[in-house]
Amino acid sequence: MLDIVRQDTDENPSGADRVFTFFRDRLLSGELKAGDRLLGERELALTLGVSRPVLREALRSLAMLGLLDIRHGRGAYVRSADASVLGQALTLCLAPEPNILDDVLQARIAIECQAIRLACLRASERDLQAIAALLDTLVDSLNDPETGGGADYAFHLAIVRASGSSALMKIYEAISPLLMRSHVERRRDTFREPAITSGLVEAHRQVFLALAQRDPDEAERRLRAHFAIGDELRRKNLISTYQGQGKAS
Amino acid sequence: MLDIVRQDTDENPSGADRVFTFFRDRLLSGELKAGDRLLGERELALTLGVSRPVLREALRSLAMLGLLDIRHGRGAYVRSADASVLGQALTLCLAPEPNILDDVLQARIAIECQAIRLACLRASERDLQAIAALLDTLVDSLNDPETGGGADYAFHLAIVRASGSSALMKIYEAISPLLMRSHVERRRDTFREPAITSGLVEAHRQVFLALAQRDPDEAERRLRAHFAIGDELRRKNLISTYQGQGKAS
DNA sequence: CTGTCTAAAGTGGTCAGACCACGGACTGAC
DNA sequence: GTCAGTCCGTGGTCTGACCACTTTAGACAG
Repeated sequence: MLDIVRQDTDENPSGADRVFTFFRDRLLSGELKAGDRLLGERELALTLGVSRPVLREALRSLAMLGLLDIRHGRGAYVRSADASVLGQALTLCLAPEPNILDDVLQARIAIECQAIRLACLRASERDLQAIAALLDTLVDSLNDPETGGGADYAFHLAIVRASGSSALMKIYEAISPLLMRSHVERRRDTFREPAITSGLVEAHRQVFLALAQRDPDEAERRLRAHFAIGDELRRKNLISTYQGQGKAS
Repeated sequence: MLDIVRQDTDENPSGADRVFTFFRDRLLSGELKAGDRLLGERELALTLGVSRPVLREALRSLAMLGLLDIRHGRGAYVRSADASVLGQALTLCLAPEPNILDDVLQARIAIECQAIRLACLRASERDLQAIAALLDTLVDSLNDPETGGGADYAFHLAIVRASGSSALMKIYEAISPLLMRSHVERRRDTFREPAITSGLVEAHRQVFLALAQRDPDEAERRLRAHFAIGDELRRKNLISTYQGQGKAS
């Protein structure tokens, strides 16, 4: 006997679902491009055979995904999805997890290590010069945690960019806002400690040299060593935090 | 003279935006949990002080992000965001790029190499036994591309799981549907070539041995060697494809 | 002719009320 | 106890009206 299974809601898509799919497909195929302006809601609803509130449901969903920019009084414009939608999705996925930042750091290490390997093979001379300039900026801003943190991030971002991989770049950009604080805070914690600062600078320099020599294994090794310095700092911070508590009690 | 700047729309959030934020914040904070059922639309709209279509705009947006499951006649239920929303976001981000699959493979390599390093440090004995069993399954299904492809994927997924990193796991799960075809197709291309098949099996075995010996550098090296076999296959396929065309013309 | 101001038109944002479609619970008949 | 029908609560959709913002066109003054 044939089992009568419940119809999945996808078999009878709602009006809003149909409109959403209509636009998403055209966005994915490139038929609709960033900057394109959609017809007005009233005309569009008529054309697509739905009521205006139903159309608005679909358009609002697309807007929340960063695919449309809806402007009051002006119209709805197509946007290209950027890394922020990916970052939002990642935040939503990881929200229930404890120690998100430490875990996201693992993803950052993963992306950067693969990126620097690819960069050793693919980076142009211009890429290398840009990264060298950012290394200089990093050195020049040792006494300014905000600028230094920004230069630190830019140095790493330029390496990922030099990989020539959009996937790696998008994921990195999605992750970075979550981790941006750590760049700046580490600078705040360390910029008055010359031994640590020079160690960090030297680590960055070694990373760049291995990249410039286009040695993937060495570049990854140096990059991992650079991250290990951060691990050491976090451990020392934990120790001093708990010793501080011991004294208080 | 004070320049009169245009008010950003974020300063005057629309009703739907406010409702969306209301729910997203409660989902992120854990105040709303998977399985929770929302009040009915009419009551909810009254409670939040918006009309029903406005509420529906917000709820629909949350549903499209995978955060709600709206059931006709039954109500709206909270879902926890899973990797599919991340995968959708990634697809949207990368849609304009050429050679998406090759590029996403780089992200896969990045994730797996970091994951296996972590797994060397963190995997339980149970993890290792599960991975060993999946290696056996992989070996046993050499003559069946579908099962073999699935076993291949499961082997790799178990390694990522053994890393104990949610971020790596979520990204890997987001990426995998895009790459699932390559697991199965490679099996189709190779399962009748014993030299290649035994090479693949040996590569997987070496990966597992390094992991069981908890040697992060060796495990990563073996894993990269395993991926290099895939590179070689893809290159040979390209050569034979173009040689085939040469004969036709 | 040019610049300014105002009104109208076009656009999105919202509301209220009515009706349709689905799912589940309850009741009555067999 | 089972089955069918009805009712209720829920989501899905539509229509029409009105509000808020932006742009355009026309009138008027210098």
